[in-house]
Amino acid sequence: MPPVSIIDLARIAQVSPSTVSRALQDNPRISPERRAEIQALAERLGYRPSQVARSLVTGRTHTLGVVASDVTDPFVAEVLKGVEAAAREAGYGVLIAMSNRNPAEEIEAAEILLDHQVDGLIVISSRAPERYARFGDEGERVPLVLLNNEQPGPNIYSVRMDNEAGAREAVTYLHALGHRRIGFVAGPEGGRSSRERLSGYRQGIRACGLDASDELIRHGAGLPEDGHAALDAFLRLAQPPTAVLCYNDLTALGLLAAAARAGLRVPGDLSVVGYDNIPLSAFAVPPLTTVEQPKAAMGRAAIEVCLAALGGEPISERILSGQLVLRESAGQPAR
Amino acid sequence: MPPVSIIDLARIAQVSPSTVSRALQDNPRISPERRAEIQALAERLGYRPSQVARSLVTGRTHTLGVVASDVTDPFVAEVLKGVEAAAREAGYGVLIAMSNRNPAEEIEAAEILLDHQVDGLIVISSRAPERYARFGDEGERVPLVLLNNEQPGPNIYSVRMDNEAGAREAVTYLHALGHRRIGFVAGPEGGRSSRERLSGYRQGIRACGLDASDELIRHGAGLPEDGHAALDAFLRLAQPPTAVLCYNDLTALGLLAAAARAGLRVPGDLSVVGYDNIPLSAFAVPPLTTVEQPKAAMGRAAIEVCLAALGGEPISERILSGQLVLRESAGQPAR
DNA sequence: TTGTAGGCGTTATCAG
DNA sequence: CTGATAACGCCTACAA
Repeated sequence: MPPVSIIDLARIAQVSPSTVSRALQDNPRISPERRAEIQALAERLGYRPSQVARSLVTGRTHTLGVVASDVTDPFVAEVLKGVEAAAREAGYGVLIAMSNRNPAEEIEAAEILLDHQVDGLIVISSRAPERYARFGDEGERVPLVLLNNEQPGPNIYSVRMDNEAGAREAVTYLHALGHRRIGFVAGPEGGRSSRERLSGYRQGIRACGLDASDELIRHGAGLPEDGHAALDAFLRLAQPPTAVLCYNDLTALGLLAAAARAGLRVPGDLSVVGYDNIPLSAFAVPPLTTVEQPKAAMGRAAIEVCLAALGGEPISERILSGQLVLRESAGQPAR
Repeated sequence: MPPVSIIDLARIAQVSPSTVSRALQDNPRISPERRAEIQALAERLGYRPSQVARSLVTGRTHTLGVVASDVTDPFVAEVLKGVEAAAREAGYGVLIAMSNRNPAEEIEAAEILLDHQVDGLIVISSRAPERYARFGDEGERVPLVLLNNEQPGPNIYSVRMDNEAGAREAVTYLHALGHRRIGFVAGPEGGRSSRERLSGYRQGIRACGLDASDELIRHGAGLPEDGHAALDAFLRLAQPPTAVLCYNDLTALGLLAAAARAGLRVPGDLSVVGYDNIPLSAFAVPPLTTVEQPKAAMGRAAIEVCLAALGGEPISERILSGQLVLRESAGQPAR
């Protein structure tokens, strides 16, 4: 049998469909008894409003879209978790699409979500922010919030981290520990956070008056294998770094594994610092010193900003900051 | 300005809305020229069909719901990735909701998704399969596919793994390596896969004629901290195990960290085997020997099963199997 | 081949 | 406070 509709209820309760509609949405223009009566009836018959029909008339689906590079990345997963929790609390569903770290797919994903009529779009770590320029001023009517990126434009918002400060702090910390040659393994070229962390690293190096030669900088894609490869490269240097800051924990974990394989003791022979503080970092061998990012909070913030825009009271921008969490992968250099 | 609708196109093209509708969906009952003309017009004006309106009449949203315990779990993330990819290829969107490993929230999540009118529901590692019994025979009309679990009922399908075989094989392998006391760290009590793996472990122990005392079995929730705690407990035993099989890689990674902290060499002093083969396991110290699960394939299979049901040609059930991947965390016992 | 009309389930406007 | 009535955007018999 088909689902029970508002019309069925109306017929049974001997009232008009509009009365039922009002009763169901606690509209004040209805008598308390009727309302109670109808709500009870609806409950009894297991009435479930058709979101689709509702959306058609209200123009809102109560669904938010999230495009993420890859849920398989622990950082992304944590952010998504925050997004989902906050969205649910606000009565929104979350439609998700992955870009597989690929700009073209990212746009495709966004379009798909838009086609599903999401009320707002959240893009985690976009690789192609410029592509969204047409939002607002031209085509799209939904608010867009860029997480870990930004792009000027009406109806485009962002929540970001102070990546430069984080990387700078990490370098300063290593310097204080006594390190003089500090390497950096950068992340994906297209990513803004990678750029910013690299920049923060450079600032730190300069501020501490350390060796800023480019041979201490390697590039990767933010995956464990990149950390692995980077260590190999570093070890081929005439004078390898005594400490390495990584774009993210995944890279750092890979580097840690490579160090173990190479027989290096961490932190004795090499100090390693990550970025993100993903859950597994606390259980690395040795536990990873890293720059915490309030991942779930970022996700929640994205929802807040999005809903604020939807509610007509846009929040210009939100910037959160992380902080170094000290564990055991970084220490004084052996000599 | 409001989005362009089928009616706008009709007005501009000087034809009726139905003609436009037909042209857009390649209906044969229309002249080729008209079709081309209208399609070009639609393209030019950037027409995007309203999924909502379409859904209202067709009764399908082209959206599938996924309830997952926690995207933050690497296993779940990998499965979700497969689900998303397959869904997208089939033209479906994916709405996600998390249960936070909590049966009550799981049901709530499922209801939310259903309220959003998903065409099908996929539940990853359900903790409350019985609760879905009412599906099909009573209330819900959407197909439900249980991943890593099962529940009899019309319109309920499942894709599963042969967990018993996997655990058995792992035990057999450890036995062949020379281990005689093999421990097991079980997963969440409510989970079916945990039950099955425990059962497989017991079968293996029995088949190899090994010590089957309960002190070799610990319980956890499938998180790193559980592995950590389990090792502590094992070490307090008069005769600790020389090898430990874990419910999943997360647990194994935690156990590995605890072993390192305790000064145990792996695999010399202790062999460790995980389950799932999450990406980071290859970069553990030492690299983790584990039972692979075809995670993305499981996700894809879930979509296949779901779409098949939707298409009226239900696939009864799909069972995949994993296989041991040998790395360095398991080896011969020192003595 | 094309057009007309009805309906999908709700909400909203406007009278009573 | 309540009831018609008209959208919302699209699909689909049924007519022409």
